[in-house]
Amino acid sequence: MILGAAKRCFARHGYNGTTTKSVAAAAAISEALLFKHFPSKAALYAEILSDECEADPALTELLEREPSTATLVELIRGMVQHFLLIADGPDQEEAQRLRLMATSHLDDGEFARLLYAKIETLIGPIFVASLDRAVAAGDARACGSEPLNLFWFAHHTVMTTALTRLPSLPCLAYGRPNDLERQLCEFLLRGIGLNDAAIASHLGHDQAACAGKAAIAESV
Amino acid sequence: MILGAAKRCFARHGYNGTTTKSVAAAAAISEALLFKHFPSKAALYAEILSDECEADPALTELLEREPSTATLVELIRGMVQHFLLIADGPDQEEAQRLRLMATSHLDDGEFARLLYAKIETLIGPIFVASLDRAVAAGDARACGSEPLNLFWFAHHTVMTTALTRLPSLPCLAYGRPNDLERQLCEFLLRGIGLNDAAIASHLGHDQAACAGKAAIAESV
DNA sequence: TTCGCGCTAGTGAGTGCTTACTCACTAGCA
DNA sequence: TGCTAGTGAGTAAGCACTCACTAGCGCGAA
Repeated sequence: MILGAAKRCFARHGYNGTTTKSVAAAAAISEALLFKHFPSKAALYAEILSDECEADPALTELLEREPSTATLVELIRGMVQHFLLIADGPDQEEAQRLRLMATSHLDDGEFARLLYAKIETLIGPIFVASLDRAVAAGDARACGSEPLNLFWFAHHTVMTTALTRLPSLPCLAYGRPNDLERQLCEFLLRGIGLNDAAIASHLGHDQAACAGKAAIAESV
Repeated sequence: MILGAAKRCFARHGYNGTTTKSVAAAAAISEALLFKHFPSKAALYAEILSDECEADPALTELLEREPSTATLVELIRGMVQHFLLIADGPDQEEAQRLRLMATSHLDDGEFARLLYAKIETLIGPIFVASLDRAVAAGDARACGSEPLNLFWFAHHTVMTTALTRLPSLPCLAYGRPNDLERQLCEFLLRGIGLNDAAIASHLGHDQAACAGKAAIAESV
């Protein structure tokens, strides 16, 4: 409860922009009680960050569904859908997680290092394996790039694109036709090295699922 | 002088993390004098942001060298080199500009909107034109994506990759072989839709220039 | 049932420090 | 003399954090 309120505050205003008074007010308790639960503002922030790092649903969701056999397309589309759904979805609290991650990167280099190491450890091998499999199947060409770099390029693109979609940061329209998800997927998959044919066949034949998810996001 | 010092402070600590006292100290003047020059801290910040938005060297540099005839490869490699050189280069003040842009995006949505609109207006048409030319020349296939979206995907990737290269935010090694620049360029160009052959011919034949620039950055 | 007891959850009213910002004042120059 | 550049010493508000204190609950003893 307190953690949730604090998370919202920190996400919206950053560490220095958040006051303990405002956190207490958001959690509907007194400031004194806040300091009974957490020894300091910094400790509260640290707990939120480690919590955030621990329970990133993007990670867990991706890892839960048959991680080691996921295809490259599934993996990338999973990432894209997840982040865009968060940003565009109606759950503001969830959406603020993106901002929290972004602000904390800039507030606290140590946290960023931790989070990135975790992401790389958990998803990196899966990505590399799926890329290997795609190359072996002739779906992708082995370009001379470090596979992990390709992963990070993709991650950066998805993350930042999602960030600019937040209602609190509405700086891009991305053109009118709202198939941003497909365009982003294709951009990433092409960049990674997947063949046009493979992209079309894998991404095309379940376009319906894509559209369905988007519709859900819009209708809620 | 004052603006430079203030810019450095805001970049490093964000708006709320920066005190007028620290700005005054960095500019080697008294706090009182600071308030003779600028009516308030917020006004100082606003002036810095508009200044920053006005004089973005990434923009001006790109626009200065024969803008309307730049090829897609030149444009993308210009962006990549520019941002990576800033981030990896020895000029910390310059490097902090990246952080300033990133923090201000999160501090102030209005600034972000302004900056993004400006970037889109200035570089967007050039990008679209060069993409059109590449398609016409058979170097790129017209994929069903909004050209401006492709531009923004590329911009996001470059920007965030450069951010994670800052010494103050050293969370990624990007593998050992330090040809990140080439890998990033290829990723983006493939993503945008350029053919492998075109990439190889355009990017390959002046690899020397690339290596030269990187060497300069390292040697300084 | 009633009492006292310890314990947790909770608070209002502070404390000392920092913040953005002001003001009365001086130095030096045309 | 007037004017600009500059300052030390404030001020009121806001900050993280503390402290003395209360309310209420479970529980064993009388």
